[in-house]
Amino acid sequence: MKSNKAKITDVAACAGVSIKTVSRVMNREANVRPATRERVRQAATALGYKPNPAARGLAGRRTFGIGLLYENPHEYSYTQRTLEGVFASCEQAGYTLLLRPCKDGAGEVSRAQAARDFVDQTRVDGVILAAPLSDDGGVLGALRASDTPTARIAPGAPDDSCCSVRANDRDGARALTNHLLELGHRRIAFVTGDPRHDASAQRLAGYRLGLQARGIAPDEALVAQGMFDFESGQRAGRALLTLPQRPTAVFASNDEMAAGVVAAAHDLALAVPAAVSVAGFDDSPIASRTWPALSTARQPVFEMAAALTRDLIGQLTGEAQAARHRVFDCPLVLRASSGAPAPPNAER
Amino acid sequence: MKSNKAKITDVAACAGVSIKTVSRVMNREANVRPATRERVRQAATALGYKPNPAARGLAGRRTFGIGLLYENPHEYSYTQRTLEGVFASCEQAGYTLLLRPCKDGAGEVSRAQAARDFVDQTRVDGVILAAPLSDDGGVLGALRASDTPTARIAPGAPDDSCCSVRANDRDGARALTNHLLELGHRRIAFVTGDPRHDASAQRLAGYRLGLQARGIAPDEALVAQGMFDFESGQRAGRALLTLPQRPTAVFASNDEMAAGVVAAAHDLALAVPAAVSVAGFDDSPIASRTWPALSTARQPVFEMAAALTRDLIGQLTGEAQAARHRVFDCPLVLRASSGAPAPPNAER
DNA sequence: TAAGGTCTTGATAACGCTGTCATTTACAGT
DNA sequence: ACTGTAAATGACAGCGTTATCAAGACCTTA
Repeated sequence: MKSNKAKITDVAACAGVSIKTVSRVMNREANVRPATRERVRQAATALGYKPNPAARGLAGRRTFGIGLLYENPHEYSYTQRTLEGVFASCEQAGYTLLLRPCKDGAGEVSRAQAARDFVDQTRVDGVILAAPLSDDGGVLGALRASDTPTARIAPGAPDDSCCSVRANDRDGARALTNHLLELGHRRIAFVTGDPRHDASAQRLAGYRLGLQARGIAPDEALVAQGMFDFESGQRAGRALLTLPQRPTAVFASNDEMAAGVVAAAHDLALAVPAAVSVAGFDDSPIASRTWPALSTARQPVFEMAAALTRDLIGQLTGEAQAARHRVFDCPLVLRASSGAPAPPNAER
Repeated sequence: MKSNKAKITDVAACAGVSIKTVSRVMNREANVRPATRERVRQAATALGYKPNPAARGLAGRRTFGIGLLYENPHEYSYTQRTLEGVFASCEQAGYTLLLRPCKDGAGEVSRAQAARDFVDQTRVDGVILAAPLSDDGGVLGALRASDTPTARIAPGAPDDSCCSVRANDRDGARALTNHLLELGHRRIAFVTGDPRHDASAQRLAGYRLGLQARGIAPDEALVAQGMFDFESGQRAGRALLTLPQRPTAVFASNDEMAAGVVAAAHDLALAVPAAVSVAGFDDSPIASRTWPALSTARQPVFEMAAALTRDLIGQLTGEAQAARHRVFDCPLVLRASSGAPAPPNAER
């Protein structure tokens, strides 16, 4: 049943041209007479011709492959949505997506080694680094040494050698803080994220700016450390909600941790949002699956990944000149987990 | 900074052998004297030689690439864990992982086309099909037509042309039903999954078998249709929990839907598990993130994917003879969402 | 009409590896 | 030592593209 694969010589013979002309048509090169182009196209279609990527790679020193490197995620959906955005742009440009997960927790050396092995083994034309790999010195160095064009998702320090994309974490966090303030909250706690992600610092800064703009003195007792995962959110939530002076709202810097805070509240028999409001960040799937569903700021992950990939491919094909740095806004998504605080006398 | 890539001729010269011998060593072929092998190895290491995959593919008609095809998932973590299992085995065998998401909801024709394009474009040595693609006639046909070895995850009808792997859904569901029965439940509702997945039917069968073994007459009013996603679980949960004769337990055939049932219970002010017990299936991340956390049956997705990939690669390298079909058990994971039913007089 | 461009096209040499098959070497057995 | 067989090695021809560069076709313009 196997269709005997047509090759370029077959198409050339069928169209009555040289293989070079077929090559030109397949690669959309200029300077082919429209009539010739059409003839070749028809021959290719008729024979079901698809260029052999290995031969292309060997002769042309490019693989039309894009690699996505990521660390094992705390939050599956983020990686998955990133991957879908990257894929969408790859598909459109005729590139293939190759994957390389890097085990979470491995040292910087082994991550660098993984990156090196990956490019050696695949010879991808470009690599996309998901956070927190986008700030990993070892990985960045390995990629630079192998001369592989790179693009970074949410890097701490954008750099003109790489395209990058990030969400406007600070403004999003500030807007969410404002939302809670407007509901009437004054004691708003915050759960920070993994310090290796630059977004963590940005979101904390947004929270602080929000409070500051209302003239509320920052209370360090209300800031708890988390790691972007559910467990750490639950721990932080328990700690914050058993404070002598309990906060009336908890803003966790991602949804995963916010879900943990919700669980902690339930454990303590505190109704959400009646006794305590909770907010997250990202608008990941879990945000709409907790009960009550989470108020959050939507991070447009798919769009970010797709745009970044387009930029990277543009750079590979020489269309783009300089590295581009995009910033995406995070619109608020208000759900049931946030509400007005109980009046002081109603607090138990 | 770019290291001028060493090639096979360099290694051959450095080791004082022919390129063919280097090739043999790199490919672990037999019939090379240990001393020679060692000499070549050292030369390769010294020069930092990595075979060029494009040249290898062109000359050897194999790419050392494995493709993973999946439909956009209802549940991100399932895909992600599958992917990690597949990757683990690929890495161990020196294969590269290529990805191809197929948009959910696209027709069978377009899915078949996607599969065809994927193998044409990548020339992967083998393909792994995640459910429900593993039962997609169009995709299967396209793969067969292109003569690409295939392995299937959770196929409805295992077939000796493909390796496959699946969970023992029926026994897992039966065990979970038993667990609820042993707690004292008699009115146990069930939420079915996407009918395109064979697992849906299996889990339903397990539920029925469990009831039957206790001599409980099946009540079709207690079986609601779901689609494996949260929303459909929530809808089904609401319908079941507002039945005149409310069930005391709801068994949803995956965790995502079980989370929906929990939300529905909260919406109706029914305490879980005091007023209604809930159970899911899969032990996906969401199972431990709902409140209360879900009792469920663990599907060992990573291990399943890793084993299947090993089998596929074994087949590619000619080590395996016949297609292998593996079945994995699903041990119960009991959490807080299931408990004894309230005594009849305590029911409101 | 001829000169000087510019667009089109093709012949042929890589690209770096594996497959085939011939050749050399090693090691029994006598 | 001598032959026969098996193990080890090498020469060389592809694999199916793209790149290079030269040549032919076709316009302009003087």
